[in-house]
Amino acid sequence: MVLGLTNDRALCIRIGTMMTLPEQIARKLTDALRAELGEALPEQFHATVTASQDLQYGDYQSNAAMILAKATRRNPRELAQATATRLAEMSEATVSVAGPGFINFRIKAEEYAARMVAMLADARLGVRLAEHPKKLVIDFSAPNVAKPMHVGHIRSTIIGDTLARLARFMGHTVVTDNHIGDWGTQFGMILWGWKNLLDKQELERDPIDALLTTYKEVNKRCKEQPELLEACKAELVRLQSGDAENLDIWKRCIEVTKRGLEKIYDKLDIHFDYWLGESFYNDALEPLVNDLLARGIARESDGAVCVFSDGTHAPKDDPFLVNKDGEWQPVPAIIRKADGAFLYATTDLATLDYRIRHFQADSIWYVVGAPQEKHFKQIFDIERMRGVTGDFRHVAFGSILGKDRRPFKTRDGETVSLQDVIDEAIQRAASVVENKSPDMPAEEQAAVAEVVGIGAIKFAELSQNRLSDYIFDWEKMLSLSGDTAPYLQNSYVRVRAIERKIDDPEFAALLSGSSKPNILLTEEREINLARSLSRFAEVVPATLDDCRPNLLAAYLYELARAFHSFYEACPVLRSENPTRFSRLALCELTARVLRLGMSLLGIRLLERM
RNA sequence: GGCCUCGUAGUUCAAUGGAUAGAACGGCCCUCUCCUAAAGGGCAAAUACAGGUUCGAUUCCUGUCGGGGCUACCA
Repeated sequence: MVLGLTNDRALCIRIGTMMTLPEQIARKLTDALRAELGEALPEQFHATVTASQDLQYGDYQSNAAMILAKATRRNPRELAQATATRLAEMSEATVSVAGPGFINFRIKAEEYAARMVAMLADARLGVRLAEHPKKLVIDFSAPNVAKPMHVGHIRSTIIGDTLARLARFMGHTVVTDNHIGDWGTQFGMILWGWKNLLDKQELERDPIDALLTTYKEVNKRCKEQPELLEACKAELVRLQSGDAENLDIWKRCIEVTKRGLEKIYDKLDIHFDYWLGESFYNDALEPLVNDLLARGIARESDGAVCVFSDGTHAPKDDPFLVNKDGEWQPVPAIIRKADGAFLYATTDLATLDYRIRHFQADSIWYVVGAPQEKHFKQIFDIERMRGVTGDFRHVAFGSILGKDRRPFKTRDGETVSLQDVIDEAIQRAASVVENKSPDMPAEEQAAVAEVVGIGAIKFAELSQNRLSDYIFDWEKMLSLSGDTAPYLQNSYVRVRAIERKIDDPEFAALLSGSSKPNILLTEEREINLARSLSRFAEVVPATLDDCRPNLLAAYLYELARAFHSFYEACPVLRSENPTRFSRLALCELTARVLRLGMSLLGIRLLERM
């Protein structure tokens, strides 16, 4: 039996479908439970095995005995013990029972060593492709035209990019789409400002800034002069009815904005397959509304066209109902205003249609702030009424708050621009580089500062639970010590420093995969590092399943800690074979996991820093 | 008012219903004739409150208090 499984594993390794440790253990545990309980075990029962939080109990644990105790009328500890006895000859772990009935598994060093060998031969480092590949559209970032991105855009932009990278790596077909706000009511003001206020020289010099200044000025004046607001609305109407001059200005605004945005996206190493903004769907809106009317999904109310509840959900879960003073009142999704104009909801429905039809998407994920939860519930529910199904997700995230726990603004009430955050991050990193690596050529120092600074911003964002609100803090977002990107980048740098010093044909053979390494793990910190490395295969799929980049970020930090700790206690170059070779292999695997893991987070690594 | 969401060390954040609640920053001690000290090894320090379900609750349920969001013609 044990032999059979070993061969099984060898085969799996060869074809790149190695089971993760918890999967492998769970399968054996379930078999043992079936042998122990016979028919008393529910047919579909499958034991779950999780990584232990506290290593004193072992590497992995299962609570299966406690779960089954009641239904099978067994004492949980006794059931755990009997099951553990059946597992006593398990090849990969030693089994023990503790507490109220936990079954604990301590993975043997030889098992970890075998996994290290397999990982070295696997470009995917043990991560299997998704079983059911999706056609996935991810909608993220989505800034507005003529307004620069501010810190508020950080979350959607960085989280969305990471999800796209993860999904591609898992084998899904991914389309990234920047759904820019290029048709909103703000264009009335921008058009009026362009014609009456805009400084054309300033426009040449810094177009985005010129547009923003103009927009703000018009906005201010409108609040004081209601008649100006009417003039702006008139400009908008002329644009929407196809006025050539206004269309021309509108196009130039988009062009200028895009160019400015692309500079920032380039710096962040974030790119989109498409930029299909709101305006792209203009022609689809009227037919869409007519179709919904014809099918009885929408109807007129107070002159507007609305979608109301169809009564499928309980009132409490119905996105089209709200309770006011004990009564359930309708809150329809308005898809055409009384004045005939279309809205956000209309565009989003048209966008969803297009993505399904044109991109053949079966999955569409929107990385948009939590306040829009109700909007997306309504949109997805309207799709349900139309008979359209799919994996539609609102990947929500919390707000960025100021120290007063209110939406973040600077002292003078301005939002902080994303460009300023990036510049500040690079500048801070530059002064650290200068300090720590004074001998490095200035050019390289600048390059390091950029990678470190931008990495710090991304990692600060990605290491938090996306649903939590967080308090914006320059110190924290741009911190370069502790649980931060440079900590991880430094562990990679340390590996590279070691590898540069090696001139060993045997090691070269290992890197090229032409030799079969002999890995021997004895020191606690070696085993600890190997444990972390082997967990990569478990963490990556889980990160994408829950759309929670912080799981991967936390894992990589844990790996870097294990490496730094190993590095301090286990000399590599000064040790003798086979230890030396094993340690080199661990170093190389650490580098590979960091390289792949960080690339999934969109964070670059350095050869030296 | 109703619905959603959050409340964890001094501070900022973690924790598929699991065991002694993890980190980081800040504070206090150690470690560079040794592969990059952007590092390592220690110490002190927290689940808003009250009930309930459970073998076991930061996690699930109920209530209280406090923050934020949403609640028909903005996006």
